[in-house]
Amino acid sequence: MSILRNIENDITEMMCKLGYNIEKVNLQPSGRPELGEFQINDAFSLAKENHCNPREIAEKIVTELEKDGRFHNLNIAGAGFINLSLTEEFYLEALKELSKDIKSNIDMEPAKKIIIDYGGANVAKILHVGHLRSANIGEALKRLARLLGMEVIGDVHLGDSGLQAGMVVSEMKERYPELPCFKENYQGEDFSLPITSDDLSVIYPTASKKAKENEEKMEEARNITYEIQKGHLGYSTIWNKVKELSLPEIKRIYEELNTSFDLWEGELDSFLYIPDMLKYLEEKNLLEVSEGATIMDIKEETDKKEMPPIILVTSNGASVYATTDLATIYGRMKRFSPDEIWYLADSRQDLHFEQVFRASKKSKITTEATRLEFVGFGTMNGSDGKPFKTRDGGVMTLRDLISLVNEETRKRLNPMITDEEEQKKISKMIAIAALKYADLLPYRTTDYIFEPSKFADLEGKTGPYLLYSTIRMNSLLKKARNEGYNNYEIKKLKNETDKEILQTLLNMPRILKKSYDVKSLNDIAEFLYKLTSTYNKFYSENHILTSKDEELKTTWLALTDVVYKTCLLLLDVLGISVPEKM
RNA sequence: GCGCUCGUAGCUCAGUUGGAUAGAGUGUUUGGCUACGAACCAAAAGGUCAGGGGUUCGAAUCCCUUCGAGCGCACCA
Repeated sequence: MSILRNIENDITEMMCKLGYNIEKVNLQPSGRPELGEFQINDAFSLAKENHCNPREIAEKIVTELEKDGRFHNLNIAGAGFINLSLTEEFYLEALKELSKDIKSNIDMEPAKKIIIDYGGANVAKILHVGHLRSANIGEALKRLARLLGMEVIGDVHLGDSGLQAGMVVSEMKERYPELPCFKENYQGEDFSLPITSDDLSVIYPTASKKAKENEEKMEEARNITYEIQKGHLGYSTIWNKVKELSLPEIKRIYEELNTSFDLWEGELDSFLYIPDMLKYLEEKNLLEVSEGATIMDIKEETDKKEMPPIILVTSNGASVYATTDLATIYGRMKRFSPDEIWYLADSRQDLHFEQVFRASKKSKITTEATRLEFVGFGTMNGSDGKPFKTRDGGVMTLRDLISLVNEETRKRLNPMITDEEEQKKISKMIAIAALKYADLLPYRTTDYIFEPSKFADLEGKTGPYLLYSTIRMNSLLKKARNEGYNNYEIKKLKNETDKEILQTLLNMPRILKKSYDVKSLNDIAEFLYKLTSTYNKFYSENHILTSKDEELKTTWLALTDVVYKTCLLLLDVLGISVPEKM
């Protein structure tokens, strides 16, 4: 249990003994540091409940707290704000504990099995900036959940079915009608695709545009989609080849983003379960035919808004988005029986997921206890406030964005790094840090303005700042080791910025819990900045290695070590890796 | 029409289970490298929290309303 949680539990218990009904007291960093390091505001809510004066309650609490040797500077301000500070002895003990194991500063959550569905790469397209948030947030949530004790399965859930397939195959047929797979009597003989993965970024948009402008083309795309789903040999063969062509590039980009998946499955994998699922729904009498399509009504009596039915089979017999998503849940329940499934997608898909979840619960594909959660995130907008597009109407690819930032980080590299391979590797790592941190810093649901230059910022509250600071800490620790310092005796504090660092560290478990609860990484990103910037202030105020006071020196080295390890731990949660030098 | 999200410093964003004097980064102005890595540190200036009303000890946060922005509403994903 974390140090902070431990204190909170003690105070809560004490308050219960006083006769107050409180689940858990909230010991939070003070908003008025001149009055105390921490504050408790619970006297207000207790006063409301007990119909009495908050100050009276605060006084009773403070009288009890004064008996506890860990606290000092206890005072009541205003109508009932309790302020308190922790003693130096306490901070030294805390530092000792953190020194032993950095993970003692984490409060575990009740263990669960969670599937996180993120990434969502579309195999017909190259990864673009629209995929950045799903990858970054999903990966970080996966790591955070694991840190807090969850068993997590990450699934990329590729977009490898649906109309896009029909569109692309239709376009391929128009461009290369001589390919064997398009012949009437195709028997499955092998052939090679006459295109490269780069061509895919042209073929899909072209096909999509044609289909939108031409009803015949659209109809053809629908029919081909249906044929692929039914297993048409020629169409399936070429579609699989397109998929194979695009996958290596998709995997390469995810790898660069430190994003890894336990399952590389896609919509097509759910087809295995569609017949069973439809039969299951049929048996439950949940299906009906409307305008030629097979649908399921998911309205509820309490609905105040219109709720369209979910379409499971289109009028021409094909499966759609909702079909594969529901069948995927069906399959996941059978294979993994997870406690929770989280879906990371653009908030515009809110209604779709509500429909799928309703269908899943109504049909009891999932149990009462299974929690399905749509973890929506804001869209990336251009400076005009509308979803981001490049000047030619397309979207910037992730590859281009990464190399754009990479150019900037490369210019700033330490001239001591001369090996070209090393330069390449390190500048790429810094670029990824810049990109990921900038992306995780806004609250999850915030629509943010996509400005390529914003990701290329290397100063201030940025990924490179965190890397630089962390590397500098490590560099200091190495120097200390060279001087023979290996174990750091924890003896005393200067009680200035060094204490402030410890106060910040104590707050970490609260930050992790909140991030996990709201499924946003912005608090962790902010916390990392707060921790490193406080450390940097301390670093510039004190010259650690030449300190004449040996007791301060070794305590400070221990503190540096703890901050360094905490930075590594949290950067890793965000999916950011740290080079040795930069 | 119905619904969702939102409007905070010049710019980009935090802060929204109601708490004390609304915060950060950037930009602007200024100071700090012959000591551990200056991608750093320090300081100043910068606000009608879109407007109005309400709830209460207390509102950026909750409720109502006006204005403004983005998005979604069965056979795309």
